[in-house]
Amino acid sequence: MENTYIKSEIFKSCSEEQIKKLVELSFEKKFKSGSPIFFEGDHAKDLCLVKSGRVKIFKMSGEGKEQVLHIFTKGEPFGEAALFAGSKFPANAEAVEDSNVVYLPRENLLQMFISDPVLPMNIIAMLSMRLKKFAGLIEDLSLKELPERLASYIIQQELAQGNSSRVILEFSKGQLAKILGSTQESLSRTLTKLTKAEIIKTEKREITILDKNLLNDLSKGIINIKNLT
Amino acid sequence: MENTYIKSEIFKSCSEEQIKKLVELSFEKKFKSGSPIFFEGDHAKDLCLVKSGRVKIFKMSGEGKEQVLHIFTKGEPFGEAALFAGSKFPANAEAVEDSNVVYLPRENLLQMFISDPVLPMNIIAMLSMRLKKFAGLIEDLSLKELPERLASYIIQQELAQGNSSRVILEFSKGQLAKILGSTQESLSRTLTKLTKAEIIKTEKREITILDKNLLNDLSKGIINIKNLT
DNA sequence: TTTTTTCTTTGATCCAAATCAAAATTTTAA
DNA sequence: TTAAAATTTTGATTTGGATCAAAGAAAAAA
Repeated sequence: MENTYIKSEIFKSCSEEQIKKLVELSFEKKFKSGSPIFFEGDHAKDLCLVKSGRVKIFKMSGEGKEQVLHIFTKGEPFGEAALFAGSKFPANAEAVEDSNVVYLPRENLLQMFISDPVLPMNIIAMLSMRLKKFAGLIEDLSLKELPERLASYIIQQELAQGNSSRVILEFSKGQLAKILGSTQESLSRTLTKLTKAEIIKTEKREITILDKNLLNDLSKGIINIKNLT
Repeated sequence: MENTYIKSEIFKSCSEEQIKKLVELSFEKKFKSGSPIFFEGDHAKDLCLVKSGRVKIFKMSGEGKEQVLHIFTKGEPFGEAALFAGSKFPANAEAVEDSNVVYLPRENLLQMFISDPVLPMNIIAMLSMRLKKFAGLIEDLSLKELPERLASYIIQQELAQGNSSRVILEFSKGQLAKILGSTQESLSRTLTKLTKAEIIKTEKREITILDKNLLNDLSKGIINIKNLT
């Protein structure tokens, strides 16, 4: 089906007809990998939806340091907080691959709320999930050290990628560092430590988990990397 | 009026009658200062609302280090993310003063959604605001140093307290440190630095801003405390 | 008051991770 | 293939802020 990118949780309750109308009311833009989609502070007029590719939402410091908040893929809406709260985007968005983004004008979305009262509930559920995710990120940044965060990330990815003890990194290590709130160099060193402790094995973009128990303990802060090997 | 604690943004659209019904359906609990209201992972069955006092929402590490996510006061709902997303609280809640908390059962709230379709919109707006606030906290923790965060906090408080160049700290310095993602000792040292640079003056819980421009530049990372005096 | 408890500051030391710099590897393009 | 560009690793050094310990100040209780 053509509109599978609207697989998104928030529109799951919509009928074929509604989806069709939604598509008619929306418009689309293409972004080359690396190009900005919007900037922090920009005025939000539409709900954005990733039709294809991947979009990174991030904060940037004066010195150019970056913290990634989300990376969204096909079917996922983004920039909604701005749409429903202030109207200004609280962070920047950039395509990390060649991407197509669909825009649904705010007014049209609000109209849909009236005809489909479940829609707001879906939005609430989605925002709540995001809030939970952010709470986790805050916890990570404030209370955990890099090896712990990295271990969590690997475990989470392994689960997402089918529990095969193998993880293909979906981002460059530089990008991953920014997701984990760190730097390329520190991430590299930490990966080396995990490798030397024989917890994982890395080959280019592929990580193999050798000791899942240790990795798990590490991710929960039960053990510390420096007490190993 | 008796129910002023339901001044909250989310119920602003409700009629007197609805508020009355809401009060009937809810129940209340008292908490002594310092006592837990719920723990991370607890099952969320009700919407919580601060009737009086103050409630702190926080994450805690295995070593007992704490990061405050919010402090809520009279009229503010809390723990909603859990209610609408997973069902488990993503963080802990504790009374930081003697507090009364009102509980509105999930089912009753959902019922109200049907009779008052604006209510979900208010919830969406509130969740969006929280999301924005979290994005700011993530930015602070990841991209800013303590002097910068402290400067922002002082400026923001001064604004909230009436623009008089005077700020009365609403929390103990230990508590404030946890809000800023730091420790008592580091906060104390940073306050001393700002004082020595004659940017602020502190007396017990009162801070007087001496140089608003410098404080502002500091909060934006334009200048660095160590390049001063 | 005076005493006790709680909160805050200061000093000394330590550490995770950032930064700067350069080499090595991988990927992409020619 | 080879060359060029981008990414990653490794080394040396610095640093913001945490931690441990103890003294000092405020607030609360007796």
